[in-house]
Amino acid sequence: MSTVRGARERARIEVTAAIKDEARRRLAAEGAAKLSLRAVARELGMVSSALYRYFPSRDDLLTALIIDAYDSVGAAAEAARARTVTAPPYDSWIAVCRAVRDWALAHPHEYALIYGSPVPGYSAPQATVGPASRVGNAFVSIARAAHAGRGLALPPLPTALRPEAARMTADFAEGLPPEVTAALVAAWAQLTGLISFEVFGQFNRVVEDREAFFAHAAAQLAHGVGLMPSPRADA
Amino acid sequence: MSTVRGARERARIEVTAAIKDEARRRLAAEGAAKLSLRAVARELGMVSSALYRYFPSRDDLLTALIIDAYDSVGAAAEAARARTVTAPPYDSWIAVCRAVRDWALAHPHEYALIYGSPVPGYSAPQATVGPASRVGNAFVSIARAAHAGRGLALPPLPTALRPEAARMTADFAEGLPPEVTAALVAAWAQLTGLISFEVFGQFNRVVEDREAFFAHAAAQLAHGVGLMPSPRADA
DNA sequence: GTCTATAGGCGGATAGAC
DNA sequence: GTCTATCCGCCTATAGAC
Repeated sequence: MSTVRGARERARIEVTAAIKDEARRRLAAEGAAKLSLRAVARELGMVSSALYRYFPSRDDLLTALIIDAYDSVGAAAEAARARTVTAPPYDSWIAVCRAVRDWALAHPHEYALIYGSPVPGYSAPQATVGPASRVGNAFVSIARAAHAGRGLALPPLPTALRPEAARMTADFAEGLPPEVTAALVAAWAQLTGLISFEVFGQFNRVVEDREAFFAHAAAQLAHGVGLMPSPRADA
Repeated sequence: MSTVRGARERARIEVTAAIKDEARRRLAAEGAAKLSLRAVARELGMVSSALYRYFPSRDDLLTALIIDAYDSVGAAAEAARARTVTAPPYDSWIAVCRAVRDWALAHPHEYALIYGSPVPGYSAPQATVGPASRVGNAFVSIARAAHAGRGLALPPLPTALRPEAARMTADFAEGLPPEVTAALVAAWAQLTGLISFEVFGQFNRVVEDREAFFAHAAAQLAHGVGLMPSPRADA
């Protein structure tokens, strides 16, 4: 009997995965706003009502896709960070930036789902906030390492931003200098600006050599958080 | 008879404006992907087939909204630039950044339409590229003024980016040093990253004092393109 | 320019049989 | 868990009368 239940659970997991895979294809074809359980079911050769046994509503399916996307880009960022823990923080920074960009270019529709326009009428539940913070935490990890090493030299904050920077530091970057926390959050937002322009087509007829451009921009972002390249870098 | 035609043309212009206004309300409620001529017609007390006399298809209506949005944010940026042509370039930079942000916060759905995820199945026609470049041109104007004045001191570009930066300069920033052109494009993408995080809700539970944070980030962006604040600035 | 009517689709969600 | 059947809504687009 435990075998039976085991088989049932395995089947459920497989069908759930198949539904999400097909839903990701629908996401690419029609966008998140038009994601429909019916279309997924049709493509899968099922009947729409059967899907309600796996996802109680369209929004629950969307939530699952959003969490998967955050976990996917988060894992890519964490892997890049892990590969470079012993490298100079500057190199680790560049590696994580590239990992996020590479993930976005490989999964443009999932990127749009989490960093593009919000889906009208959908409000993300609490369950997404953990996965959503993984990429940011990778950057915090780099800043901590740099701070523990030769340090991060950044100009003092304007007085107006000091209380807010202190609060942010206490909330998710305990131990970092507040000006580093503020610079980190800004750099993270700016990085997605660069990636969004590339993924969403805003660079069409503007930037052709995206590789060279991104490399330079990521280096500038590193500079903005106080990270300096190793001496033997390209001029 | 010219009076009759004049009256007809006036009526046509008024109805067209009413359709676009209602469409913008639908955009806010349902998003661009679900914008429908029928819903607009219903809300206006018309019948859907009547709208086809004004916009031959749903995509043509969308194109009109996109062009209006680019023109609207472009006009806001140009006005901020015009107000500050005689001010130090650094101050003008901050003013234009704020103008774009203020516009985005006042028109979040139009902002999403032009800088958010692309609408699946829709491809923007050539007619949008002129209006789309107005904001960028305001930034180029500031850089030109600074370059003509005490200059913009930026480190040399990595060799890999030099040909691309030269091409970009020739295409839309003739006369600027190539490293300034590259920095300008990057800053523009990064600015929309900051604004998107705020408008799209990515700063929820992360950044509370958005005003102070944006002021600091815009100043950092100015620094990134080589603009320095006037001596009497806040530390 | 606006109307009715129509063709030929799409969707979410549920009830009840098997 | 999957099926059929069903309710009730939505959409683009066109034809043809007025």
